Amino acid sequence: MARKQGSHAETTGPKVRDAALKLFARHGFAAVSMRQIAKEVGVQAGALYLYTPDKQSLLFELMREHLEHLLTHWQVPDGPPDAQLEAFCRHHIRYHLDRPELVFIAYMELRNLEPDNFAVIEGLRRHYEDRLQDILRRGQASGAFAVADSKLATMAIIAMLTGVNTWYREGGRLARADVEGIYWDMVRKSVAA
Amino acid sequence: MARKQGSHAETTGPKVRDAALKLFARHGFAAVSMRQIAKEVGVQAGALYLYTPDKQSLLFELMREHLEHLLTHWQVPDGPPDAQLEAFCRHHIRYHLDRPELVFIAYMELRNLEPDNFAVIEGLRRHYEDRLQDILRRGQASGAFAVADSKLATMAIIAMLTGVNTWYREGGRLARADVEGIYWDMVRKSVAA
DNA sequence: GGGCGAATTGAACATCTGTTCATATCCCGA
DNA sequence: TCGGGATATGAACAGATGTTCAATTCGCCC
Repeated sequence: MARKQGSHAETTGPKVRDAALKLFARHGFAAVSMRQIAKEVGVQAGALYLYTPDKQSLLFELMREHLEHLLTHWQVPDGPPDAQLEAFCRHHIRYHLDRPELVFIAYMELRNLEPDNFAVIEGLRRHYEDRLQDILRRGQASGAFAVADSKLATMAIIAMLTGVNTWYREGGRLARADVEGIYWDMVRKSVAA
Repeated sequence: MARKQGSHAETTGPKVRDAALKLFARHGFAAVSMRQIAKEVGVQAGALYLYTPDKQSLLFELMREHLEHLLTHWQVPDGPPDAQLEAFCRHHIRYHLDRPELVFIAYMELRNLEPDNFAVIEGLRRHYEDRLQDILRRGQASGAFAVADSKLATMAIIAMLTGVNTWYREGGRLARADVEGIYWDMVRKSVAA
């Protein structure tokens, strides 16, 4: 056996990525073998190495793409701090509910990154956190917010918002718009002057 | 070789537990081998099976002990809902900052539990969440809190509080008492009427 | 001090791990 | 139609995996 009928890098490549995403999210990076990924793709394990230099890169690229897209896809709008904070919260929830697997991996698999890769991902994450912290600081300065410690508040808000992924299920009791509104309301009050 | 000098089940047993706790927290359940645990204990891999039936039980027992102790160690005090909520928040943060490794494992390794074990752990976790939800519902009923959805608020608050473990480092900028106070302040405001 | 149970070793088991590579087949342009 | 590059196979590698068990030594009670 050798090349298969209808095989193309443009179709197999994304399949590899998607299989890794799905399996890493479900079972964890360390618990998934290259042979399992290959099986999900419908290919032998050796073929995966046409699309990734190694297993570690498969994980790293998923996380890097996710965070870079998160940073590119949304920028802090001009306006008063409370409007900025609302935009941040609503976007964060929407974005995270749209990509539960990527979010899960980016959070859970940090310790499986090799040191150099970890530094890159940490840097990107920090960029994102800084955006929220800047909003909080501006609101603090203008008197719109009462925040005892802007760094702590940043971590608290992000943890709270990201937590939506642990319980939200499509077709459940609450629609996405409801969730967005309720979370924003809690955040708004928690930093209110 | 056979039995070692000074060997006793009462000393080796806890060592096995502690080694598993430390290594699972640091590298993840799936990434840690029985031989690594044995090395940490200072023993051969075979000896571990005097103290645990298998690797899975090592994980399960850590999580079960943790959650059962969490439930036993603290009960909702009598009093008005806002006092109850404050007690919950302060205790949650204190308890979690005291046991970062157990907390980390209990949260990160859920997917590595076999179905039966998962059900047990999920049940215990649900008990804990219900305590908070009951407090919120009582406050909702008495008009002390303004909460759009008590279940959602429960998840949001727990996510926010548990998040403290992701960034807090001993000897850092903030003392534990400060952290406790700031978090409680944010929670208090977020559910305020 | 003799003997018995408790505690541990170390080898063995079958299977899985990530990764490489010679080989084979397919696709597609000339 | 043919040739060369793209895409895949499947065997092979050396080592790691969880778990079992006979053999061995230690601690301690009588």
